[in-house]
Amino acid sequence: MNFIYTKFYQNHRKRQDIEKNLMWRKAGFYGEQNLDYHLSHLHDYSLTVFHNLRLPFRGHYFQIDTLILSPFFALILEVKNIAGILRFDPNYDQLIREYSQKMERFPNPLHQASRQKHLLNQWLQKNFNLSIPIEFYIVNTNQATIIEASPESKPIFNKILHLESLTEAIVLIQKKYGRSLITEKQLRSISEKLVKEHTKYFPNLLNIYKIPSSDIIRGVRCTSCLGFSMNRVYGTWLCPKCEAKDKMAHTQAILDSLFLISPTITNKECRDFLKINSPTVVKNLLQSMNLPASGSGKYTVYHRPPLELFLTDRSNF
DNA sequence: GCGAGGGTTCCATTGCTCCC
DNA sequence: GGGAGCAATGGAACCCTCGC
Repeated sequence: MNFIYTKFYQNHRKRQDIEKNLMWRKAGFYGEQNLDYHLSHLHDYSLTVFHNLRLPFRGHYFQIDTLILSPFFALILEVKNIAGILRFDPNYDQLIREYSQKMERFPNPLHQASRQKHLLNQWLQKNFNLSIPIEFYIVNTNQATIIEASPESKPIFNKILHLESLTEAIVLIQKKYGRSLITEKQLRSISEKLVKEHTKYFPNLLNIYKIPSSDIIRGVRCTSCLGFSMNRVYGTWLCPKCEAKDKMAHTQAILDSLFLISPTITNKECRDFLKINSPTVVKNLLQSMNLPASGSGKYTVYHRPPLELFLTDRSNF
């Protein structure tokens, strides 16, 4: 996710928004890593854990942070890594976060998890014609967070856990649903279907932030002085400012274009983006990256590679 | 300094669109 | 329909870098 952070001018009007969003995503990522660590201590091989599932259903998608599947039940975990004091306001059905003397409002995560439960249930019925008990929890992975709930919001409180309580909660659910409802074979079929239907989300970041593609800095960035003026000199990239060399400096720039501007790139578009005149040099660079390509001759188009080849991804099933 | 490997340059070819 | 123009690729020759 770091690439978007680097491609806008320091004083760009959207920079603050993007940095804030990046912080949220990082917090979420670290929270899920923390969750993984706790789940790894369960040592229960009847449980199958899925991360960041995104499933199509009736023309839309629904997303589940973590899904734990067993022959006895399914458990949805909505993972939050929010620092500060969290207050649940049942009157206005919202979550208030107090942090650094600032108040911030969030949508009620219980509604989100409850909706996921409903959709997962429908998905199971549609694909396998079966119904299993589905539980859900909101798991807060930030140890320093204080959760406050008034007496009337006790039902909400029961659905929110600190990470340390998660394994205990899972053991309680296992005891609650002691009877196996689906066979090992059915469980395997469901797991395979989940993996098959999982669709990665590639947001169009420029559309989301309403940034024209002309605002993206062109050129190849020097990894030493961070300038965008590296020149191609006999198989390597040379920075005219600090004289640093980097054979692979173009890779990040091409990926930036594929992930920020368009999922495809032509030889000409790549020349414009890298500020190179030679179509042959660009052809060699694009081919050396083993990017998926379609068309031939003048209509050769290079495509965005699978994200997992370049980023650490948690969606390993 | 030499040689191997790999990158660049140049040119021919291909395939498509546009215009007459 | 045919020629001109354009954009991209492939291949050959040349050139540069790097390791020994």
